[in-house]
Amino acid sequence: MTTPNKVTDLFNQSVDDSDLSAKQKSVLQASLTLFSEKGFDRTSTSDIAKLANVSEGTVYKQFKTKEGLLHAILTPAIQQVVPKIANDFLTELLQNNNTDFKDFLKWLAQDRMTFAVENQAQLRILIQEIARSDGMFKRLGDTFMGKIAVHANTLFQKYQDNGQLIQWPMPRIARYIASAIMGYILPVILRNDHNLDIAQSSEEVAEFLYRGLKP
Amino acid sequence: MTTPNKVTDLFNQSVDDSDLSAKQKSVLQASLTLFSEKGFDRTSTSDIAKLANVSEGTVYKQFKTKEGLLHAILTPAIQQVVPKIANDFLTELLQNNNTDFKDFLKWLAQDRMTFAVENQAQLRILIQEIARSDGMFKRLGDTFMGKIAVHANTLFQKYQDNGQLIQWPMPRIARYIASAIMGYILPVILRNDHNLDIAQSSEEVAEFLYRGLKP
Amino acid sequence: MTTPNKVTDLFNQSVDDSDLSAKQKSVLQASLTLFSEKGFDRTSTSDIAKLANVSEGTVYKQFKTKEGLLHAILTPAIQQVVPKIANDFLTELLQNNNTDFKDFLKWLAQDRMTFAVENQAQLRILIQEIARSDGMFKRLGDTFMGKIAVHANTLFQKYQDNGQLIQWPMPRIARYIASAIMGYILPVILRNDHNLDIAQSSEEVAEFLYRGLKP
Amino acid sequence: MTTPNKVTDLFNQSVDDSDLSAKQKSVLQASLTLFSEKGFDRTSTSDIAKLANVSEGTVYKQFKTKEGLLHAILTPAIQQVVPKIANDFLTELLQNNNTDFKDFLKWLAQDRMTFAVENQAQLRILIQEIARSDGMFKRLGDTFMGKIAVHANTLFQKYQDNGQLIQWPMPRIARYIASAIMGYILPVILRNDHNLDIAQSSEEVAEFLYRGLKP
DNA sequence: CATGAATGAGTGTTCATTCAT
DNA sequence: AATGAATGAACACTCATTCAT
Repeated sequence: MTTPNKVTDLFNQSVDDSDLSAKQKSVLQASLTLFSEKGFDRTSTSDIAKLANVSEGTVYKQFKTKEGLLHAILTPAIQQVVPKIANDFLTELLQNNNTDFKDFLKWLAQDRMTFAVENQAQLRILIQEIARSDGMFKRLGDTFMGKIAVHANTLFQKYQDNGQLIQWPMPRIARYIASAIMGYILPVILRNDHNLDIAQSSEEVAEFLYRGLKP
Repeated sequence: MTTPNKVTDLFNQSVDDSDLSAKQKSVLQASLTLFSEKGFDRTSTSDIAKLANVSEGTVYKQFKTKEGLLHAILTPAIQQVVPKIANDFLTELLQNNNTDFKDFLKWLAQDRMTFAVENQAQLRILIQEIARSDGMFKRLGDTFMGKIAVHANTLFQKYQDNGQLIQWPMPRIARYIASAIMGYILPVILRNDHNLDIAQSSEEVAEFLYRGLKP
Repeated sequence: MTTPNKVTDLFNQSVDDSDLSAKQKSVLQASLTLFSEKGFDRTSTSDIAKLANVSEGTVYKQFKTKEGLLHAILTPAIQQVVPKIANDFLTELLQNNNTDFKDFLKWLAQDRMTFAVENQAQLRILIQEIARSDGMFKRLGDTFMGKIAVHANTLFQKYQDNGQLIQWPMPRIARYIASAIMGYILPVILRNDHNLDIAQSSEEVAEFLYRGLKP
Repeated sequence: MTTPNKVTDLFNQSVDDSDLSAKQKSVLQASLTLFSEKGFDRTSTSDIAKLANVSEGTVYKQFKTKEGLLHAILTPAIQQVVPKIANDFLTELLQNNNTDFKDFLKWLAQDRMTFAVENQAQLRILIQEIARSDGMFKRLGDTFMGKIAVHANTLFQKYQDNGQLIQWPMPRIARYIASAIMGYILPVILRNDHNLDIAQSSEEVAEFLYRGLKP
C-alpha cells in the first residue's frame, strides 16, 4: 500500500522545473541549507551569496527580499505540496472501502514519516517559523484543516460505521493520530538525525493507535 | 491526587527572591515578554531597555550579554524546575503503590498541562531555541532522561507487574505518553492561547492513553 | 650622491595603483590623516567615514576591521618599503668602494631625513604603535636587522679596514648613528613640524658622527 | 660622582606622603600599571577599579576624571621631578670647576639611565602621550629648556672655555648628548626590558660623546 | 568616605538592500 | 542578467561618569 513519496518530487519540481536560472536555483539551495542549519535570522544574505557562489545582487534579483527567499522555500511545502498530497491520498483511500483501519494507520504513518525524513531541511525551517510567529501555526492549521477536514471526516465516519473506530469527535481522533506520529518525527528532525526505521516505527505507532482508537 | 504546581513557584522564586534589583527584575520580565513574543533574534537589547524602562547599560550590568539574558530565563526552567518536579512526583508515586494507572496518567497530564499553561512564555522561548540548535534538544533530552529514567523505569515496571501496563519497552511507552500530552500542550503554546480546559483535557488524554497502553 | 626618495613612491604606488576604488583610497587617506592626528584609539570609524565622505559600511567593505585599516597603512611602511629601500641603497654603496665614510654618513642622514619628512604621517602612527605594544618594537627591530645586518656589517668592515671607522662592534656603531639621526628626526615628527633643513642637518650630524667614530 | 637617584624618591614622596588614603594610592598604583601596560585609551576605569580593589565611584572621588588620573601620574614626572633634579645637579656642577667633561658625560648618562630604569612605567606612559599629542612634546621641551637652558649654557661655556668642548651652539651639543643617551634608554623602555648594564653603557656613551664633542 | 547600580552617548561592526556598470 | 561596491540604519556592547545610599 506504499505510495511513492510525491512530496519531494513536487517540491523539487517547483524548484528544478521552474523558470529559475541555474544561479537562482543555487541561491534557493543555499538558502535551504543555511536556513535549516542556522535559522533564518542568523543567516545573512551574504552567507547565502557565498555558498551559492553568486553575487549579493543576484540573491535579490529574483527574490526581492530575504523574506521572499523564505517564502519561496516554505510556500510550496505549505500551500501546495502538503495539502495536495494529503488530498490525493485521502481521495484514493475513500474510493477503497476495504482498507483495514490499522493498515490505514500504518500507511499514514509511513507516508508522513517518509515525507518528514525526505524534507527534513524544509521542516526544520518550518518549525522555526511556527515557533516564532503566532500566525504561522494558525494559518498552517487552517490551511490543512480547510483542505482535509471534509475528506478526513468522511473517512473516519466510514471506519466508525465499520465498527473499527471509536465514536469520538473527529478533532480528538485526529489529534491523537497526529501527535503519536509526531512523537516519532519531531525527535528525528530536531536532532538532525537521519536514521529512522520507518517500517518498524510505522508498524509500532499503528499498533498503539489502533489499540487506543478501536471501540 | 492533584499536587500544587510547584513549577511556577520555583521559577518565580528564582526571579523575585533573587538578589536582583527592581530594575534587573524589570529587565528579566521585559526579556521574557519580548523573547516570547518576537523571538530572541528579533528582540534588540534596545527594545528590552525601552520596555523595562531602564538604560541599555543596565541591561548589560547584570546579564553580561544578550545570551546571558536568555540563559537567565531558560536555565531555571530547564536545569532545575522541570527535572526537580518530575523527580519529586515520581518519588511520591513510587511510595504509593495503590495508585491506579489511569489515575496516574490523568495526574501526569494535569500536572504537565498546568505547568505548560503557567509557563507559556518561557516554553515558547524554549521551543524556539530547540528549533534553532541541534544541541539544545539533545541536551534537554539527556538532562531529562538522566534524572527521570530510573524512577520512571521502576514505576512502569510496577504497573507492568500489576497487569495495568502493556509489556513494551520503557522508551516506547514514554514516547506515547509524552506525545499525547504534547498534542494538547503544543497547540496552546504555539497559538499563544490561554484557554485550555485542563480538567477535561487530562481526563480525555488519560482515557486514550489508558486504552492504548493497557495489556 | 643623493638618490631619489623611492620610499614615498613605493608607498603611494601601493595606495594609488592598487585595485582599490576611489572611495577606498579616500578611506585610507582619511585614516592616515586621523590616526596621525588623533591616534588610533581616539579615531572612530565614524570619523573616518565622515572625513572620507563615505558611509560607515564602506569603511568595512575592504578593511574588515579598524585594525585592518591600521595594518593597511603600516604594513607597506614596515614590511616592504623600509627594508627594501635600505637594502637597495646599501647594496649600491657596497659596489662603490671609493665612498668616503663621512660622505656615507651625510648621505645616510639625508636619505633618512627625507624619508621621515615625506612620511611624517605614517611615522607618527608607527611611533604611537611602538609606544603602545611591546611586540611592535621588537618585531620592527628584528625585521630591520634581519634584512640589513649582513650588508651593514660588510660595509662597516670595509670602513674599518680603510682606517676610517673605529674598531667598535657593529651594534654599538649602528646605535650611535641611528640615535644621532633620530635626534633630528624625532623632534620634527613629534612636533608635526615640516621645516627641517635637511641639507644642513645632515651635514651637521655627519660631522659629529665622523668625529665620534673615526679611529 | 654618583648621586643617589632622587627622582624616584621624589616621585614616591608625592604619592606616598600625599594626603591620599590607602585606597586612593591603590587607585594610582593600578592606573600606573595599567596605563603603562595597555596604554591610556585601552585602560578602562572599571579595569582600574578592579585591580585597585575599590569601587568605580572611588576612582572618581579624588581624580575627577580619567584624564585627572593621567595627570596625577605624569605631572610629578614632568613638571617637578625631572627639571628639579637636573637643576640640582647642574647647580652643583657649576660650583665645582674641576670636573672633567668626560666624567660629567658619564655621570649624566648614568643618572638618566638610572632614572629611566627606575621609572620605566611612567616613562612608557609619557612616551605614549608624547606620541599622541603635538602639545605634550612641545610643552615638555619648553618646560625642560626653560628650567635648564641657563644653567646648561653656563656649564657648556665653562667646558668650552676649558678647551674640553667644541665651539658648537648649545642646542646642537645638547641634541647629541640627549640622543646618544636616548639611544640606550629608549630600546630598554620600549622593549619593557629591565636589564641595562648602566655602568658599562654610561662608560660607552660617554666615550663616544667625548670623542665627538672634544674640540 | 566609599559604594556600585544606573546612565546614555558612543563604539566597532553587521547586514539587508540598492544601483551603476 | 549578473555583479559587487556602496549605503545607512541597526545592533550588541562598552565606558566614563554620576549619585542615592
